[in-house]
Amino acid sequence: MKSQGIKITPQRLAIAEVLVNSTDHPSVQQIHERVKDHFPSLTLNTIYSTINVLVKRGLIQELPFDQYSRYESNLNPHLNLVCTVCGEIKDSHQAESLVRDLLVEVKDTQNFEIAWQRMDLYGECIKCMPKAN
Amino acid sequence: MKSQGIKITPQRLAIAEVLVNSTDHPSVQQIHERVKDHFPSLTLNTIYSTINVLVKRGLIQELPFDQYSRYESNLNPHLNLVCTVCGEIKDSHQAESLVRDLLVEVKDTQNFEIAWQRMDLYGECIKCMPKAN
DNA sequence: AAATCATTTGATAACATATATCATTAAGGA
DNA sequence: TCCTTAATGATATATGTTATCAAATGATTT
Repeated sequence: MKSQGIKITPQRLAIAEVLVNSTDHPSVQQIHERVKDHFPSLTLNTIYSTINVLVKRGLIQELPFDQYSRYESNLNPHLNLVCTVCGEIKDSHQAESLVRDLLVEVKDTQNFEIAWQRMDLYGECIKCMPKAN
Repeated sequence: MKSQGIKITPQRLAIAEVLVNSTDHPSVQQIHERVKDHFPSLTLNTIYSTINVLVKRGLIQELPFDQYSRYESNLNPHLNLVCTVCGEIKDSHQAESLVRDLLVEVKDTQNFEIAWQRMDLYGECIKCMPKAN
């Protein structure tokens, strides 16, 4: 999988596993928390370094936010649903065909070659909505 | 215009003018450069403070990027075309109807209340494309 | 399997964007 | 014009991220 030029180490495997198995777009801090049980010596430095390699090779996507970046391994065009109350981020695959239509239209009509995209919808998720009675 | 609760000062007016009249999504540093001719004493501190007020009132949008944030006053749903070569960011109004369709579909089918959105397309703008002969 | 080479790891330090504090100054309503 | 409240700007602080570099580890060759 990452045998395309990236040296494999146990640390890197652990970091990559967290990224692949997480759907909540973890931050560097969160990755660290999920890895340090198995690698108590693993520092943030190593996570930053590994993530930079993965981002540069296009294997994961970085999503810069207000305070810090979050990361995801889902590279298919999709929408990120970002709850501004609880901070949770979930992928939406609902409108995928419309997303594709959008990208095709831009490709055809704009003088712009799309390499990748980031589409965030900010608002309130169902869990944070005031309950109606 | 901003007489909805925000104290007006010459510095704030100058900053707001830059934001309204710029289409290139300026950073704090860029805003400073464009303002300090008329306000040599105006510091980055004031720009950060003013921008925070405007963002909190929903009058401008913050776009966090890798290194630093950029800002725009266009609050209508649209696509940002971000050139990864020259760094230029331009709004695309081409696919606006498709963007609206997308938002409507999510509103109807997802359990998510959209407040605002950010849609970035990353790639190469026409000026940075290798010329074909 | 051992040795070599290159790269990663992790500790420390450095950077940069952004924020906090606070005295002085200015805005805006009475 | 006075007065209250808030903004400005100087300084210091916080925090996410990157740079440096010796020691350790992974991959490759002999």
